[in-house]
Amino acid sequence: MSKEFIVYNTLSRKKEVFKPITPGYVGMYVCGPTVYGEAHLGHARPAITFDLLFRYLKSQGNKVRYIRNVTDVGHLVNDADEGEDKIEKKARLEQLEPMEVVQHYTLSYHKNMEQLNTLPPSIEPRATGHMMEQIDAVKKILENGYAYEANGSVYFDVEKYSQDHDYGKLSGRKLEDLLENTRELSGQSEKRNSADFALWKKADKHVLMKWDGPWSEGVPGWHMECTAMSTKYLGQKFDIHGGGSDLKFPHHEAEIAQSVSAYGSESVNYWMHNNLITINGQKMGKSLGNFITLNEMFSGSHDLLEQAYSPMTVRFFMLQAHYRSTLDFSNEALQAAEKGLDRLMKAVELVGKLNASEKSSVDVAKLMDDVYTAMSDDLNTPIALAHLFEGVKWINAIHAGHQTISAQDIEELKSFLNTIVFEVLGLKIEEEAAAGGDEKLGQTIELLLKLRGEAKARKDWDTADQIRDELKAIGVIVKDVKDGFEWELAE
RNA sequence: GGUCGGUUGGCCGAGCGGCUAGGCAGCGGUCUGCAAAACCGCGUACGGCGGUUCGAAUCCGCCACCGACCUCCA
Repeated sequence: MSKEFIVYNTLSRKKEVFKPITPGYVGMYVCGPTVYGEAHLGHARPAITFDLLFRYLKSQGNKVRYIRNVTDVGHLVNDADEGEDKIEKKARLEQLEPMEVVQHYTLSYHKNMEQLNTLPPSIEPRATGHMMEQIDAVKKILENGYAYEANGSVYFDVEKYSQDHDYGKLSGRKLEDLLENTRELSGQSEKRNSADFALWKKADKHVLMKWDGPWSEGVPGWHMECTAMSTKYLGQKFDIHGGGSDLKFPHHEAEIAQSVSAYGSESVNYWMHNNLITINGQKMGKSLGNFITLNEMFSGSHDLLEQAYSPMTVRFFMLQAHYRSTLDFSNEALQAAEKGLDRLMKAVELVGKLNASEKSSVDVAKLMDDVYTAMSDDLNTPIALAHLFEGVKWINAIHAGHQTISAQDIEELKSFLNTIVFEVLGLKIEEEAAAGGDEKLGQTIELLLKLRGEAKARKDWDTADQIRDELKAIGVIVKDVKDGFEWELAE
């Protein structure tokens, strides 16, 4: 079902009709992780948001090139001259080669992303693999007069840029305000202006991660990699750039300035930003030390967690809120998500078992339209899910004999749910030992339940209840339905 | 201090001028030998004070509180 796609563009602060540069083809670039630590709940938000966008755009018939970078150098601990590279610092503390740190956390990130059922991006470029491209871009900016060299480092000249362009247009900042907020960080004397940012940073002798550049042995500034790599793989003009809202300034603002300075025009048509995960109303983040890693979520090993939450519970939890809203973490909310997801998935499984009637008392076409309309409105997953739960209600009601559905509508609904739930929303069934998982176990349970059925038939309630209770103790939940039984494994 | 955003029923979370959002929890009922599941019904929420309007959670103003960004952060 194809609909006009509406996206909220951070640049215009409005919802806009999405028009790809080349109809049918979409290029999107999303800021990925700096791999110096384990991924936490906060990393899951953009990953899931833009995975959803990727899946949605593909479901609408687009061919999508999705680029998500891995930052493996150049991200300094702070802005001061002695600011150490985050990865190198971690390597020093752990007595590892920086690339060992990179490798370790990249693999860990990939594993977590796979658990969350996010599709791998089309290309996942690394900063260290694109030194030439970054150096070239810095050269261009220098040639065009928007940067200056100082003592082996190169800085972007924000004041100069502001004379010709609007620095701050994305994040709503004014240069005067930025200049007023002078932070007296030591060692910033190289910069002409406190608002200037490094494009190339000369490295100290003892620094391990450094490259031969035209200006010194050093590293590219953090903002450079995205400009260089997005241009390389998507061109100087592309459709969508995404990332966490905390990256708007300075990171994305700097990217815009770099593109304009290097190539003469802005490269991004639609900027999309996911909001942050909060915990007790406060941003969850490394700098605040209040983050929960994904591994901790999945295993329940964190003081704030009352239990483990599965990857799909986390994904569903995030889908229940709009991506531009903050989402507050709490055990209560996660538990609600777990149950809601369970109800949805059970209904999806139940569709195939429904009995067809002559006519439908439910309107499948309207349901489909409602869901796709919600998705097309800036990926409004909470609304889409609300409609899907209407479908859940129908399915259960049909199963209970209160509503009817035609054979054709069953097929329609089944195929629709498979598409929207599994392919677009990216949910999956995650019971490890579901009914078909272990055939012998299934047969054994069925045998016991058959015996229980016979006990019930002769009104031997004690035996019937004993079988049910003891199965429950083992972790098999028995549900009687008319003319038989159903069972499932407890979590 | 500057810029931006938020404050919705027990919890989470949509809505953005009139129409039941939804999930979870709770209450009542149906079904059932009992239970579970499911189904049906129930809550009359929109930070405060004014204003605009026939009508405001939704628009405007003021106030209060919370948060994000302005260093690094998804």
